[in-house]
Amino acid sequence: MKAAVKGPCHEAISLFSDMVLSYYQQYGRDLPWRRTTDPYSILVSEVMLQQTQVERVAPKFIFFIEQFPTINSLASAPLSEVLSAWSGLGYNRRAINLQKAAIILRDEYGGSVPDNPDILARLPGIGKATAAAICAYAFNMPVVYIETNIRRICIHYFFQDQNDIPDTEILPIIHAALSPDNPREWYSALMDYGTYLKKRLPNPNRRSTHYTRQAPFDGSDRKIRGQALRLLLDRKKINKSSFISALNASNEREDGRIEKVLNDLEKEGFVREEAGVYSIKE
DNA sequence: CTCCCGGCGT
DNA sequence: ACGCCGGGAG
Repeated sequence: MKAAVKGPCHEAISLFSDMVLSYYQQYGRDLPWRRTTDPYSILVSEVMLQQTQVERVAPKFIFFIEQFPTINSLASAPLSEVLSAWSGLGYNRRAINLQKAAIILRDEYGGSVPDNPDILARLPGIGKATAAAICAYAFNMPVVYIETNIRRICIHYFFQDQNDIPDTEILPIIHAALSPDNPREWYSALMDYGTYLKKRLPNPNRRSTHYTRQAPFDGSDRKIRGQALRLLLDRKKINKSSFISALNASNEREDGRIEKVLNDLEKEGFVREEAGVYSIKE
């Protein structure tokens, strides 16, 4: 015997959609990446939005697209220019991966973005969520995916008194709520409604199985990495000892740790070291 | 101080 | 399954 069907009924879903869409019609945001459907621009915006809040991404996105308006221009740019344009967004590996993705698209996909989530998700720095988002916003495809805003809304409305909610329980709701007519608009509406909820509720995502608290930034390797990269973008070339002492000045002399950070940056393709002199790779 | 974000290496 | 990755807002 099959278990009783779980989840909200059709009417509940329908009321939910109406509420989200009517919020969007009244308060929907005018964002730079909503003024285009150019797949490359959408891809860039989605990678930026993986890690950084909308308000911080918006001006960086405009600047980035002006500087690198096409896949080819990004693919052939010097890494230092890409990292400079990225500076301030954080998680700088994304910038490296974004350029790698552009090179793959140029060399293997005729310089265009494929309208296929499985192919997109194989590009560096693009996982299932970003791949689906690109398909929704650039190609208006009725894909089903979950990210933090969607998760927050669904948990708040459909899992009122539950804890430890896995995404597998949320996805059927997203599927049921998705109107095949205009997925682009629907997902935009979800983003704006999710942001609205975030401002007026304690974060419902804490009740997701996926929720984890982040380690403090102060005193972390991430902070040193950020400083190292800025220093290098600023000074072009630095010899090892002055590099280390510059970083030590603000990080409590832990030589081994600074060296490890520099090594990691080198291994990850940010940095080149030649005869004791560091510079941005390429 | 607390919070946030998806991808990926391990 | 878990922890790393940047930087800014509150």
